[in-house]
Amino acid sequence: MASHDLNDTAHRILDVAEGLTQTQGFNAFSYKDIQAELGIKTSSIHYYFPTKSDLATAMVDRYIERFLEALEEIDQKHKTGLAKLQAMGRIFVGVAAAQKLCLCGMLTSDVLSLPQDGLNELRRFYKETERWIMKAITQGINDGELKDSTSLEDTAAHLLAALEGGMLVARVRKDSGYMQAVLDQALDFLGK
Amino acid sequence: MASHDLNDTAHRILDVAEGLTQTQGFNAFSYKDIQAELGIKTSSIHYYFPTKSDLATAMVDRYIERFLEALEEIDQKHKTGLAKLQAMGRIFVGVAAAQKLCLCGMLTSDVLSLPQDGLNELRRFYKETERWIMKAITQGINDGELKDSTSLEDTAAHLLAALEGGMLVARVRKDSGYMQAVLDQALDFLGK
DNA sequence: GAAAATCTATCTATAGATAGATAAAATATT
DNA sequence: AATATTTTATCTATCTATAGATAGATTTTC
Repeated sequence: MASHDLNDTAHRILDVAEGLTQTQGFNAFSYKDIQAELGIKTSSIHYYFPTKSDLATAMVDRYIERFLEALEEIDQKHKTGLAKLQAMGRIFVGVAAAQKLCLCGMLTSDVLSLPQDGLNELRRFYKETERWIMKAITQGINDGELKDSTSLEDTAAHLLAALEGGMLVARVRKDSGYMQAVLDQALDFLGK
Repeated sequence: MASHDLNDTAHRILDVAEGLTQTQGFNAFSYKDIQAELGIKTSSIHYYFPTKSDLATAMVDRYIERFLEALEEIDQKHKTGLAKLQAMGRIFVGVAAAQKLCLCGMLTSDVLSLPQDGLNELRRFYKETERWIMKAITQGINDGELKDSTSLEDTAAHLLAALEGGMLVARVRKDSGYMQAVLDQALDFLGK
């Protein structure tokens, strides 16, 4: 089910679920919490998402769709590989500033309560994002901004890991500059 | 309450709770799960840890105590800064191989369901570990193995973020070499 | 026999989920 | 165009299962 099949109410439900998941975790909120925030009964939420698994799948679907779109926009808006990586980094810095976790990062810790579909989606998220990062790094190397990499794949994996981990740690280390520092450091390693 | 005050049963309870937290998350298991694995009634578990918050605090206390001890042992067993960092990295690679998350990493995503004490403990974990990493890097620089760092603090923060994030992502990317690759890459950045 | 540890039994609250009534909107029939 | 039918959306009420927690009896240990 792609997100354009969803009506307004379904989207609003997902908005709340997404926020709650990113701040508290998937197991830490209930349909009642959504009811409280949206003024719509839990039974109506079940109408759109019969089980919580369905909710998870729809939520992560939409998130990935939007995230990948955002990466495409970055591709169009920014020219150099480094500028693209910085723009992507800014997304994560923003998430950390909101005291949130990447939705997929959070779901990755709740992974055992997800349906198999959800797991596959998460895998897709990491894979596609890493692929995008690899492309950006390659471009940066060609631009002459970034230094040659022994293993492009490992370098991309590392960058994404650092960003996901940074958001995690940032929740505890309330220090507002922390996430930016992690990002800067990671990108610095890629520079000449 | 330091972990040497705890008796055998309490330790076994914490063992199970720790395993469940690292694989499923703190909100995803119940006292009943511990009962099932340990053959001891939930009421008896409440005898040792009246509330789940108490359990969380004791669990994280013990974990940090042991982790910091492990770092001290590394300090004694290994001479160079790089060897120390590699040894620490091996701990995390082992956790990932067991399809687990760092206990503190997992609790960091469940942070809102933790008591304030627990949050402080988590903060301590990251702080102390970063401090240890800084020391090791400094030593590595003096050893001539590692290159000079602009900001020691940020470099250490980045390394820890990459490790925490790596464990997270490794759960989804079933690829068994993934975590090692992230570690190698991160350490490679520090080398000359 | 006192203290520590475990058990049985039970409570209250909440979770996710469903049945069935009802209202509102869209579509079809005359 | 007016009416009937169907579909979509929401509600009330309720179920079953499980959560964390507690009281109090019983057993084990010292």
